[in-house]
Amino acid sequence: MMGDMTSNDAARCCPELFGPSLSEEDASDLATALKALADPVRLRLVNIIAASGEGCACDFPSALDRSQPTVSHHLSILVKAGILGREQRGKWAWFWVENERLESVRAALVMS
Amino acid sequence: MMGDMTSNDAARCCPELFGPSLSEEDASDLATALKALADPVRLRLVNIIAASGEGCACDFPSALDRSQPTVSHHLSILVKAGILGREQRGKWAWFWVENERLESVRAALVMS
DNA sequence: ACACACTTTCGAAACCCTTCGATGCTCTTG
DNA sequence: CAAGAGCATCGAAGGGTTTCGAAAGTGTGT
Repeated sequence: MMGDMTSNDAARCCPELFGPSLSEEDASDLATALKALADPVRLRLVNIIAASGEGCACDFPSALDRSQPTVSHHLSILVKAGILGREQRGKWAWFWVENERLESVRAALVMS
Repeated sequence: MMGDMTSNDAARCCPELFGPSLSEEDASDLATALKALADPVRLRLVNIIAASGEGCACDFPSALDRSQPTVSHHLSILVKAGILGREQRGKWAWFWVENERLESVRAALVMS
């Protein structure tokens, strides 16, 4: 089976290998948050909501040109990821940006 | 079919709607960059490379516990997204983090 | 030039994601 | 309390992603 290429040969190309600071688990957590943001519709949702401070779900389908179930799906992903907060005000559902969470994602992106 | 919910009723829940500042196109661009980062394997790749300044492809399969073709695939996604730079040094391929690009992604995340 | 080592590309399987219509739930209003 | 508006969930279609083994470049050294 071709003798694995990553073995500890005497002739390694690199002197040694850095101490990894991002565990597989931490990487998964950060990836989840980034994945929630890595969609055009969800980015515009966050942007629209951030621009007004708050946003009512009733306005998003027309603003994003997506069906109501689709918007609801994206909103739930952002809420589950902790990026948006949600509150039911009578008949309507209101959303806001959880700035702390967004800030922590930005901070995690500084690795150098 | 339930009469569309997003129509311009007299009884809107929101006074008016904010001027959107993130176009559909800009959102797509940013989403592409975020999507490149939104994967645990790719995040760890970037982290490992950032920690040493540079990294040789030969060391990643064992460090990430992924097959060599899989690592190559992820590397190419990061390079195409502009997040990693690549140079062939003789037999080996070396990679580094394009800090400017990473910084621009971070900056784009500030919307509030 | 030939053999070898490193890396990418190809082909395929399993899985996840976006999107919508239809349906169900919850809260307000008459 | 009944009717209706706002929103979430379900089920399904279509497309994309992650992953690997196998095979095809690409560069080094003998």
